[in-house]
Amino acid sequence: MITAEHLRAVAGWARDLPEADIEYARRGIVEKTFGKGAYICHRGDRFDYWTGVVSGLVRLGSVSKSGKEVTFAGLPPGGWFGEGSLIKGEARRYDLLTLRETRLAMMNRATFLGLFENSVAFNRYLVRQFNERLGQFIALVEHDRMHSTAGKLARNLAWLLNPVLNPTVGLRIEITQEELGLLSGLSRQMANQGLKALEQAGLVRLEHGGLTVLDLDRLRGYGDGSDMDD
DNA sequence: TCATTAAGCGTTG
DNA sequence: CAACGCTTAATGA
Repeated sequence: MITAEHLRAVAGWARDLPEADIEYARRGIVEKTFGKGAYICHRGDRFDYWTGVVSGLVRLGSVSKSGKEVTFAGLPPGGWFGEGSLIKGEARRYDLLTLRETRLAMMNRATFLGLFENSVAFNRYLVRQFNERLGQFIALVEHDRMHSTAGKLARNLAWLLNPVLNPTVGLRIEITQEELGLLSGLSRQMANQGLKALEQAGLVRLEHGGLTVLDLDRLRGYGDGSDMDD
C-alpha cells in the first residue's frame, strides 16, 4: 500500500482528484519492482491492473508474424497504461517489456472500475489521455515517411516527453542512447548519430545517461515538410 | 557495392 | 560500473 503523497508524486492524474477519490485509489494500488528485460505481460495474457511507471522504462510493442519486434510506445516514469484492456475486459494486445529495472504501481481492476464509474475528475483525465493518444497516432500516420534516423528519434523523444501523457517527466529524461534506439527501432550507433544531429540542430542537450530537450515543439515537428536531412 | 549492425574494447563520467 | 565512442568483421538489401 502507498501513501496519498506518494501517489500524487508518481501519478499526474491523482493531482486533480478530490481527497476522497485519492484515498480510494490509494488503497487499491500496490507497487512491484521488475528486473531489467522482464516481461510484465505478454500479448494475449490477462493482466488485471491499471499500471503506472514509478521509475525505470517500459516498452510497449508486439512481435509481427515474421518475428520482428515492433515497438509502439515507450513508457517513462509518470506514464499510465492498460485502461483499454481493463474497460473492455479483454486480454492484453501488446507485450510489455522492461528495458531497465522498473518499479510499477498497479491498481486493481475493481478500484479502476470504481473510479471509472464514480469520479468525474478521473474520467476527465481518461478522456484527455485517449485524445492525446489518438492525436499521436494520427500524427504518426500523417508523416509516415519519416525515414531519417534523426526524425525517428525526434518523434520518439517527443512522445516520451509528452506533457499530457507523461506529466511528471519534465524536459529532462534519464535514458541511454541504446534504450532510445530500442524504442525507435535503431541500433546504438544510429541512435548516437541521430542524437548528435538533434543536438547540432539545437533541439536537445546530450548528457551522460540522459538528455534534456531544449525545444519540445520543434522536436515534435522535426522532419515536417522542408528539411528532410539526416 | 554500400550501408548498417553486433561485438569487442578503451575511455569517461 | 555503466554509458559512450570508436573499430572491425559480418550481414544484407
